[in-house]
Amino acid sequence: MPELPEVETIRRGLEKCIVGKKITKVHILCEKSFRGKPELIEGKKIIEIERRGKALLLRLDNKMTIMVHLRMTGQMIYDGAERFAAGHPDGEFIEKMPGRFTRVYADLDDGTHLYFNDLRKFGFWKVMDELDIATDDFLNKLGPEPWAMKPAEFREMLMRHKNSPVKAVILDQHNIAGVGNIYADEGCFYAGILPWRKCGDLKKTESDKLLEGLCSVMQASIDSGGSTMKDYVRPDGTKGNYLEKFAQVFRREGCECPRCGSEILKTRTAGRGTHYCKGCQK
DNA sequence: CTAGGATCCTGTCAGC
DNA sequence: TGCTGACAGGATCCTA
Repeated sequence: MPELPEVETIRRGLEKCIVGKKITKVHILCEKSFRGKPELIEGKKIIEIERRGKALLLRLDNKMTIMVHLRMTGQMIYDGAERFAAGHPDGEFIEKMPGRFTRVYADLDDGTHLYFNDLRKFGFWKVMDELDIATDDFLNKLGPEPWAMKPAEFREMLMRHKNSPVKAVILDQHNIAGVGNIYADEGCFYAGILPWRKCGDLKKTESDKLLEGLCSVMQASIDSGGSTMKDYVRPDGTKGNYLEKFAQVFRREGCECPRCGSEILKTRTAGRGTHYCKGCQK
């Protein structure tokens, strides 16, 4: 469920507590959740944590990388002097590690642990060498980070998909990195655009506003520690508060639009639940 | 090439 | 209470 801001929040949190530590042992509780050879990362030190789109890259001192993708329900939990949880704020999940949904975990050389929980098993850890990274389809075909895009470039991208719904296009990681269901809806709301409009119909002012909206909405979320609702908790264990504080339409069906007072509605677009204001999105 | 739908999994919740 | 189907903050694979 984590989208770019949540993954970035996890990256920042983990950076503070696992960089410089050595992975002494990897425990694989679900084969599906771990790709590659665990022995290639055991005994190796974590030297850097990067993020590309919604993927986390743990760089090791032997030039190997662990790519972590949380997909829908993945969580990273660091259990040390302080406990870090990035996921289901379920009491039981926070309390005992490994827990019911722990799929993979690593022992670190200072006696602390890094856990990967993932209810639906869509996420994974993947051990990659330099060649794997250089040839990886997901990484290579990933679109630019939103703030790296210029308005003209964003518009050209939209116009390459002029017959597709705006929401489907911004959700596609090949076009722009990191946008997920929350921020797609919030970005469209910000820009006053109905999510199912065809990209080709957008005026220049609208596409500009959409990019501006995606950037500002995601930046605000990063600044507030990521969103939460049900499944996301910040690395320090506290819940992010983006949805409570800033979400205007996401999971707010039936509420009044904060901008025009009309009702927020929910429908389906691009195969996903889609929230919008019937009054001020055109 | 694009576009839409099924699919991977497991749990929760609404509606009989 | 118990069952059933819909749905879930993602991405890929398959088909047309």
